[in-house]
Amino acid sequence: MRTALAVIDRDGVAGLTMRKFGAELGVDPMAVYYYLPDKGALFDAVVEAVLDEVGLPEPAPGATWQSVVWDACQRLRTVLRRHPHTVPLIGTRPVLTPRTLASSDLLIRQLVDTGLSAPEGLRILTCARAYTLGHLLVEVGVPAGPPPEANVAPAEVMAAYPALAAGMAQGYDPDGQFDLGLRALIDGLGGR
Amino acid sequence: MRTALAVIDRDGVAGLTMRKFGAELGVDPMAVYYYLPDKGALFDAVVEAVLDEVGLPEPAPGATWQSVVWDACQRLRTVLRRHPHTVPLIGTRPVLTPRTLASSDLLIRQLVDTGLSAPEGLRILTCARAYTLGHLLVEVGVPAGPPPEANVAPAEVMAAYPALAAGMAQGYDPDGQFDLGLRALIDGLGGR
DNA sequence: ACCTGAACACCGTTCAAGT
DNA sequence: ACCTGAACACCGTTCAAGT
Repeated sequence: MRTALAVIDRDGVAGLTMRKFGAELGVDPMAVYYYLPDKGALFDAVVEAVLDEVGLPEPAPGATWQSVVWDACQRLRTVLRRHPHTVPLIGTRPVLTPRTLASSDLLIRQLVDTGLSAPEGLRILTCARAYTLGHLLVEVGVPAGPPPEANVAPAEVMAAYPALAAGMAQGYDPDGQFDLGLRALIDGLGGR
Repeated sequence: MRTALAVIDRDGVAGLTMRKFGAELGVDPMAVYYYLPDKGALFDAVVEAVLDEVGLPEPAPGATWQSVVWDACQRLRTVLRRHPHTVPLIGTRPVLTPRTLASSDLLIRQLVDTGLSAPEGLRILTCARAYTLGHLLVEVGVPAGPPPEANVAPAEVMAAYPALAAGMAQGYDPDGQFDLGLRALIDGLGGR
């Protein structure tokens, strides 16, 4: 799976081919089918490898639910920025293996330890995870298929959209932008 | 593009094939290349068609920035729920055509009219859009490649993850879950 | 038990050719 | 100007066969 993930990091999801995967392993491409039923299973295995890299939250004695959620989302973001092509995969393929279930279970347990109910904890986690994945999707999202030719609108085009241009004048700081929204989301969830 | 979108709705993004697209139009598959340079351009055209369906915000005289953002996200969600397969496309392909730029520009102008600065408005929009797309991705996200075989963990498996099981006991209400997070995000952004 | 190789039904894209 | 059809270099997957 390290090999598969490396291929995706290099060539994108569409670039991970059963045939290329076999070749990369120095094996007949069809040998893969002895271990995996189909390409979906390969994707799921990659997703699990990435989630493994995210790892488990450390037990923090003085933690609040705010800090637990904040840390979990920052950890997820850090790892997914190393594997940008996998973001749509992570958001899209529900992997229900012991390791991923145990990770969610531990997070909820930590939230319950801070005083939340389990359903409250799950709802809050779901919100924060959605925001984190969505931000990553638009931030590092790699286009499906061939990329568009012009990625940035030239200045004379933007002149026709003054409000948008004024909004973009200060530049774009991905980390600051992400933190702003996560902070706001957690703050707002406090008044639940 | 209505045809292309209909094929995606029916067969998924991977199911939209240059050859099938041509056949659906009753034309030689290669005729498409007279109008579009490659498959990426076809995706971009589909994205634009979906964003057109989202349409423009109505001018609301008594609007607050909160109501403008809320309405824009709800409109986006409503349309994307009709076209679930396009969610990763929307999040991932930046389409910089006059129609989509005009739409962003109008939204920011509405936000500025409520007293925000243009950069503030853009930051808030970016947060809300990320949350909306992320929620849609995990909510309606259609797996890339063949779907996993078992989609729901059986009860006896969940017994090993009591906190998670307790969190899921009340069931999952997508609309309520989405509204909760959007409300919280907007509330939290108020303290900026 | 684990791997190979041929085969089938597909892809996106190019290019010369038709009307 | 607009469309066709053959061709090329790929895909995922099946299946019989090898060791």
